[in-house]
Amino acid sequence: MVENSELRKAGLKVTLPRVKILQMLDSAGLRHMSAEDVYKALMEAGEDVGLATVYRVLTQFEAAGLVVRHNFDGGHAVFELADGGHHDHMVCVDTGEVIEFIDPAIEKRQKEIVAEHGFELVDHNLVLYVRKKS
Amino acid sequence: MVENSELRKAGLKVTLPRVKILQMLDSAGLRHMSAEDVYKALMEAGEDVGLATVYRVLTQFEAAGLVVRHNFDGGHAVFELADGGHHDHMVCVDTGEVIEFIDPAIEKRQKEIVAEHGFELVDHNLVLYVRKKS
DNA sequence: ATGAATGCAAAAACTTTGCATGACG
DNA sequence: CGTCATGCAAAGTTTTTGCATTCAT
Repeated sequence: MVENSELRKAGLKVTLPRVKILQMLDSAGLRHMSAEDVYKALMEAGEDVGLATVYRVLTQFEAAGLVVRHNFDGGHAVFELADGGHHDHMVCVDTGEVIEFIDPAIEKRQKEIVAEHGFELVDHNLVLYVRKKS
Repeated sequence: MVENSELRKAGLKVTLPRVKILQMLDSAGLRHMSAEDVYKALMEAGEDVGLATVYRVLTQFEAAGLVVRHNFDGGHAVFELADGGHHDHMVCVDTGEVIEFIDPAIEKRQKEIVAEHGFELVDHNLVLYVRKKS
């Protein structure tokens, strides 16, 4: 269950749209939802929230670190709850299925590579596009 | 120098717009150009090519394997010449600078991870967001 | 009460498409 | 010459913004 205190902590007023959107992200079956997905889910649930608000709120949630925005291939962004831990993604090009994973070896190498170039790692984005072995 | 034979090989007629766009990608300072970038560069060079054509041609080039399309964070796609070898990217969040790199250890781990999940790797996308060490 | 949040509709940013004209082979 | 490519403008998508109204504190 998502807590309203998370909103307060983020300096966001606890409004109905924000609470509903947060719950939707938490309870909907899909781990990764586009703004449109969230909007449609809210409509079906009888909640009257504007699409513009969904975009605004998701952007605020991202800024607050409550959700993470992903730009997988294919035009539209998807969001997922920032359940604490970081992870990367594997996307099946045939089914669209998304699998989350984390690999310590890769994480470690990334930091090393960046350091070798005189930088520090701020963030990273790794998506593996895969297909079921035939 | 980019060869027209590459176009023929790809089954594309050798037309002025296609040649110019290919040259632009090859000779422009930027390694990664958006459709808009290519269009503006062509305008400045006095070439009269429509933006729609730039999009169409870049899409054809991608299908032909002549260029690679990247969906970095931030709305618009960028293209780069497929100079043979694959590589990943490091983007400086302060300056926008893009550094290309390839790490065998990471490449290897990716294949292993995917295999462990019963998939085969079709493609992947790794972007490290970095900052100059302060 | 008062400043922030919302909803709507309009606009913006990026990309694709329809169609008549023009160019390649 | 026939067909494919182009240019323009119009339409599509996804996301953002202006503004009057409503809501949280």
